[in-house]
Amino acid sequence: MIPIHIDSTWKGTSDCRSCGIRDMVLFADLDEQDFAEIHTPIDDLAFSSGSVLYTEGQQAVGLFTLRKGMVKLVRSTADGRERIVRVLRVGDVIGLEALATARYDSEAIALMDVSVCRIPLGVLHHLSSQSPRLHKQLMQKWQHALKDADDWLADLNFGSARQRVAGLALKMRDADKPQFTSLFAREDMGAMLDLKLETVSREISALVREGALKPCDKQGRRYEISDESMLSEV
Amino acid sequence: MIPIHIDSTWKGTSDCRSCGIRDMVLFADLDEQDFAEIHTPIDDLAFSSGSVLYTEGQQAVGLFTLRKGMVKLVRSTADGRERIVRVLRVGDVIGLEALATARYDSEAIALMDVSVCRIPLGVLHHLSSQSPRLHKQLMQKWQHALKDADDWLADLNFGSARQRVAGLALKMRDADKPQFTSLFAREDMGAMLDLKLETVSREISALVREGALKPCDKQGRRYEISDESMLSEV
DNA sequence: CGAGCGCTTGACCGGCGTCAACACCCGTGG
DNA sequence: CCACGGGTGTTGACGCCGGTCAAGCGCTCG
Repeated sequence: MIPIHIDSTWKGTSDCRSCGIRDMVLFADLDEQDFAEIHTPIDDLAFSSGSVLYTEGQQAVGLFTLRKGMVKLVRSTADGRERIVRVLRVGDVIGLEALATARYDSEAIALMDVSVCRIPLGVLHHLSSQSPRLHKQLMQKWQHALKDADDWLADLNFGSARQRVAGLALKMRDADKPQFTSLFAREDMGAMLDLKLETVSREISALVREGALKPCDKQGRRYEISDESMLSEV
Repeated sequence: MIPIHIDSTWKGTSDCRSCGIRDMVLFADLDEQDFAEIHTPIDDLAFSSGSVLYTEGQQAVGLFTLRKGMVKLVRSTADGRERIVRVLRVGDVIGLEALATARYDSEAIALMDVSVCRIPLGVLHHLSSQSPRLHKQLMQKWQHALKDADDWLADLNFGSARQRVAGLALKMRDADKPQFTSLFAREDMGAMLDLKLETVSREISALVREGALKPCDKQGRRYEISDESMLSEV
């Protein structure tokens, strides 16, 4: 197993008004009056690949907005194996459930070097009662999280190994460069798709051999989608 | 395939103040002042087994609270098969996502005769800005729905056929009589667990043969759990 | 340059899917 | 009241996909 690092680095406090991805995030619609209601600083944090943002059941101080990188949400199953329920990408909120229970329902681990901003629970509780704009954004984020969860179940955990791997490759396409896609360590992919790592490896090799994917690096992380239709029909 | 009935019966309007399951539902914490803000009647509806509450993508007029019975949430997958993402039970909210988008993200079908009350979107939009008590309940419901979705993925769609069937039997235990559990048509169970109906049937038969379950009816719907530990370890 | 980790590939086997026959329940109609 | 038929659950035989075990390779980093 990979050793657990909990090394986060404080990178300063955020000025949300000038956030580069503000149109994607919780504070998208806030106005000056709303910002004036934020009395606690919002920290900008960095986590290195493999480090744990929080663990299952841990007391929560805030939730996170993912600014760079990807994060996996992990549940430990009854028989001790680890199951990845979904992976979050830039703009997603990490740990929404803390708003309701002040605890996290799963474990969040950085899949690469990530940067996040951490919004204290108090800020959100205060603002969501004051600002209908934030209130609406919160609904959107809840709805998106729930739909995402159902998508992972319906799209990626159904059908043959080939279908699952192809589905994951399609889901993980870059937002800006849709001909490229990011995959993960084979063991992680197995935990996402309920397959063994050898099976994942075999299916990827087959997709490359048949011309659906083309590897961009030597670690098996980045691929170019050379035949999209081959992936989507399977 | 089962023919689609859309026969709902109007059973009157609800007086939420005297609701029998009020402590489980959205309106749990409301006070007189809150109730006074409800200007649209809340309808009490009945759906017969197999009928559709709403379809995927349909324009929403409201969301539902399940008062009696069970409802399955169905997604149609890319290749046209139907996938059941979870089943909702008494006290659960059906169609929460409509609050954010005014559309439903999946199809909801009654697994037996059910009764629900339908709360218009307008009532909730109005109340959630007025009442911090409802606001808090809404958060709880969102969090519960998300956790439920993750649970279905992590607990029931992982591991051997035996583990999945045993897990479903445990999850579907009666709230009041925990030694009894409700199962479903074998094809539905297959769509929940990503198994073929023959495999489901075989595993249930095996669990009965080995003494973990005891059938209570002749249709294979109700079982008594005679050895809980046998189900939970597997 | 060597050690170690992760990815790939092969051989084999078992669990689950497939196809098919049969049993049982129940509603329908004679 | 019983005969019939369709729908659903069960069971069996068989084959294939994916799991298991194991060896080998290549990248990366010390």
